[in-house]
Amino acid sequence: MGMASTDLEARLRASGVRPTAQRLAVLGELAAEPNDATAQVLWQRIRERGGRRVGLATVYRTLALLHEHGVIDALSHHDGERCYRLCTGAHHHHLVCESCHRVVEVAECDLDPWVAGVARRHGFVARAHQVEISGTCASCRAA
Amino acid sequence: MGMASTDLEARLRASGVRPTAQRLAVLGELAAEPNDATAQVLWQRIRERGGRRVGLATVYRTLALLHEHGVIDALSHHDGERCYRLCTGAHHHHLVCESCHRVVEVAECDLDPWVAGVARRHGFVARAHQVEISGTCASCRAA
DNA sequence: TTTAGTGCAAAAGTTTTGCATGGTC
DNA sequence: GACCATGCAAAACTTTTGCACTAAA
Repeated sequence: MGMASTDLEARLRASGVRPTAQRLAVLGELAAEPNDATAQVLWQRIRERGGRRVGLATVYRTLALLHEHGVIDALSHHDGERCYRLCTGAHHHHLVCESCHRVVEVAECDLDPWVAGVARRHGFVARAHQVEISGTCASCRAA
Repeated sequence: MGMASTDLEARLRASGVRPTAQRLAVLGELAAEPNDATAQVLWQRIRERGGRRVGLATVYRTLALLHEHGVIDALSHHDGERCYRLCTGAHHHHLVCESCHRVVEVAECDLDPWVAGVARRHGFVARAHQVEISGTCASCRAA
């Protein structure tokens, strides 16, 4: 399930981010989280895990940095907190459950022609697009 | 573009929200905003407009109340602030220029079948979706 | 040696809450 | 009068920043 720490390290290196112990701790915690997590939550988990001591400010700085370098995604916030999530490199979209905040990655995307057409009609040239679908997942609907 | 204040009043009444002067001020300000706005921004505009004095806490309370009653939508946060928008039922997406940051609203959207299908295939029931296309606009390309 | 990264504490910003007051039914 | 809504100020929280210190190239 988890990603070997050497993988994470390689991932940072490949993105031009120096893989310090603190950054690996943050990224490792994020890799262990199937959904999304906030800076505060990640910080608490790292601290509970009791390994190396990481400052809260460093967690914030690291998340911002990783996001800038495209290593992690930033999602819509639920409660006034920003959420981050480790993502696969391939183009994908997000399905977010409004009730339990579960996030599912959706690989299927045949929107490129539509996107290009919409952009052209407004004088734009599209470079990227992002879709976020919110709704309720099966288990929340059952409850 | 503005909505008559009697319309807004009726809208509140219909939703079971008592139409006080402050709530109408907040809602009126939101009706004048084509995009989305934060509590802080709305508060400042009301205060600049110089009419009735409205407390910041009231703006927050009003937005939360209106959202609960489905009168307004809460959108993803922009920078750690929550954004609200009047529900028009008119669904649109955003085209953002990466160079000049201009935002253009795109009304055309025939994505509902696609969105519903994607959601269903993952056990979700979709309620809303948001598309953001980034690229370069015509004038930036010319420059 | 030079630079980038970090911890800590303080600051900045946003949202919420407590409480007395004012307005409505 | 009973109750809901409001203003103001304080509190709670999230996030950013300044600065001295440490680790690394």
